[in-house]
Amino acid sequence: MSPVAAEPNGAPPRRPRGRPGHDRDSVLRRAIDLFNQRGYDATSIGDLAQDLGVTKSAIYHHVDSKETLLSLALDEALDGLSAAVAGALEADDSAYERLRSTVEASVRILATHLPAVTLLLRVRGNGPVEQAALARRRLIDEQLATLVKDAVAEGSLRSDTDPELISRLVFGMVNSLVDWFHPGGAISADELATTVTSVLFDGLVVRR
Amino acid sequence: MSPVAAEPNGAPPRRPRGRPGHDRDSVLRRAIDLFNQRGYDATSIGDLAQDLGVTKSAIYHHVDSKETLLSLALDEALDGLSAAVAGALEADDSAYERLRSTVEASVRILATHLPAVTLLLRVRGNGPVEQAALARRRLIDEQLATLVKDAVAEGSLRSDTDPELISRLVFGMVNSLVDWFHPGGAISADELATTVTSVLFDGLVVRR
DNA sequence: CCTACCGATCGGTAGG
DNA sequence: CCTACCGATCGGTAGG
Repeated sequence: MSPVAAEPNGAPPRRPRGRPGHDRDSVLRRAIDLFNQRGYDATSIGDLAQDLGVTKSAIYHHVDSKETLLSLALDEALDGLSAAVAGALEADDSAYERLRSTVEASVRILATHLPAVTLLLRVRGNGPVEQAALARRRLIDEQLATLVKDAVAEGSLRSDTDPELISRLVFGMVNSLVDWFHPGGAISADELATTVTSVLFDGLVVRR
Repeated sequence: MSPVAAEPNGAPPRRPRGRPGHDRDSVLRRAIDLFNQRGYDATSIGDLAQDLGVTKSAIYHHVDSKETLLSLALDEALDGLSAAVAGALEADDSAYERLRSTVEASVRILATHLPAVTLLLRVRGNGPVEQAALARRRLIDEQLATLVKDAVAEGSLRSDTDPELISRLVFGMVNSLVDWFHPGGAISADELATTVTSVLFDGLVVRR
């Protein structure tokens, strides 16, 4: 017999006790937004509580430290980017095509997880949580650099420039999207992904 | 007669009174570095004082607020970038060539005033000083967008992509340099400027 | 017995 | 350039 008392079977889960309130994820979403607006250090739990219309203590009901919020956000971004890169890497294709789809997939992740990725890209390594995130990010960057190197070796990309530098420039352009892109604006995530990829690989200049 | 007491004529300026200590500019340089390392809000005047080996009050001898340090730094970056753009804009040349030299000049300013430009690019608009800097930055961005638009209209750049978007991508790549470039490292500011410009305008891909 | 939350306050530290 | 402080606010926790 169920330990839960009589409930009409199949009924949607109700909120039996307590206030309507927030859950862990909605607290996290607001926290990420505030961290991005004012910076992590400049955002107090009190600010977050005020924004959500609850007390500070209510925040600590959902999450046990401010750093946990940061950690959850950075993991979201890193998990998304890792998956995107891993997916594009394992394709049975030329290095050029794998690089091209990695760029496109990265832009998509960046656009769909924009707040979390924005936070990740602003992390400077203060404290253990940020340092762990930077370490994971470095691993991804190394995979990207290797992919670029393969594309150069294959003869697809110009060989007069250090592959490491090319990689930094390419993903520098990709990452700069967080500074202005707004989902739901004039340009969609799909358009953005294909346009950025084309500008990088098909070029900017009209050739005669 | 000079108010300063007897000093052998032609001697290099000595430090007549007080401790050896720092001057306003050396305080500013350290402040910019710390702001970039930990973030402006996370850096206290106490941190800066400790780093310089003086007390907090000693800082306030050279500058009358933490915001003043921020303001001086942001003006340095904005003055440099404005001058670079203005110089390249007034050349009697095609829009394409003016854009190309603007990109190159921007990279040079970014490399030579790296700490100040880094700080500028991380400003989020908290407080009046940051908002004023963002306003000045927007003016520069508008000049850049106009220049890209002219180059598209002239037929030099691809016309299937919004000039505004092209401008954001181009200067997104340029600005991303602050995330990894270190003066005095393996690559010089000159090399960086020509390589970034070439990657953007000559393309990444080997064409047959 | 649970989820969701409150009013008040802790020991320390911020910019000035 | 220092000692001695201020008003306020920080992240986090108590009992209910």
